[in-house]
Amino acid sequence: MKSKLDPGFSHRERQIMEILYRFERATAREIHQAMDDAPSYTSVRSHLRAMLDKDYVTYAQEGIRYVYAPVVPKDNAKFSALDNVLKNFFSGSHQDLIATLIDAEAKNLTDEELQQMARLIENARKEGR
Amino acid sequence: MKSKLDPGFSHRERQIMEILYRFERATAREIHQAMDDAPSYTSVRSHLRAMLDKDYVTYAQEGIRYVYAPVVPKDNAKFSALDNVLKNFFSGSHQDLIATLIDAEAKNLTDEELQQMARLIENARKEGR
DNA sequence: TCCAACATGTTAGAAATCTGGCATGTATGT
DNA sequence: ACATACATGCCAGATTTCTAACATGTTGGA
Repeated sequence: MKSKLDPGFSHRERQIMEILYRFERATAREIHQAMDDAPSYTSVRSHLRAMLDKDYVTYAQEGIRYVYAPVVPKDNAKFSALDNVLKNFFSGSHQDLIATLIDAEAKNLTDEELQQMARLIENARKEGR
Repeated sequence: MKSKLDPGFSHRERQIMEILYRFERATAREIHQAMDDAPSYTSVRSHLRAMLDKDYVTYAQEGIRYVYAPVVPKDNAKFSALDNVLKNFFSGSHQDLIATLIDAEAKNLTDEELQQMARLIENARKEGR
């Protein structure tokens, strides 16, 4: 359960990681502002420091300040998160997940977008085997 | 951030909730066995008790033991989890998520399954508007 | 130059989480 | 009846997480 990709983030750590993945990179202040139930700015920074120690995040010094970024690339974390959802809510069936998404969102997609989706599948069929 | 659907689960709590969603319903012992880095059985039960207090889970008494289940229905939690992934890794674009899934999994799907997928989309187009 | 604004580093107490021992109750088989 | 196995209830110490005060360094404008 504690893979390199999904370590045991604490509450705040998870929250910060999610913000970092959304933003790709961010300063301590940006992260602080992005939290809707934020503690003090100092508190956020303490977490960031701890997360540096644990190698959850790195930073690049830009001028006077640090710009933080996740150590695990977004793409890896992305698939890791998807696998989790898949495992917990779709019995591991990719197909079920895709079907659910299409079904749930069909109403929000334009006709054009649906056609493009169909094209994707066509391509997959030709490429796949 | 702390909606009714996704309260601030702690580590163990999150772990237990995920197991409960996978199993739909489970006894304390089953949950304990399903954890790969499990603490003592007693410890797991303490968490379950606390989670009862917080209304994260309910139980049905069956014979001598409790069978636990999440309070929030699986479907709700499912979409909540999907929304999270969507927000954090796909800039909120449903289309991108679907495209990623199809692309990543095309190789693992049979031709028949892909055709069925295409049929799903066709239906969506007719139904949708 | 001097001050205000903002940056990081350090430290430690408060709060929450996590853990497991012990007590107690119930079914089952000998 | 009695021992065993396994259930829940209660409780409190160990550990981790969370928070923020305080110190110090840098930049930029009056």
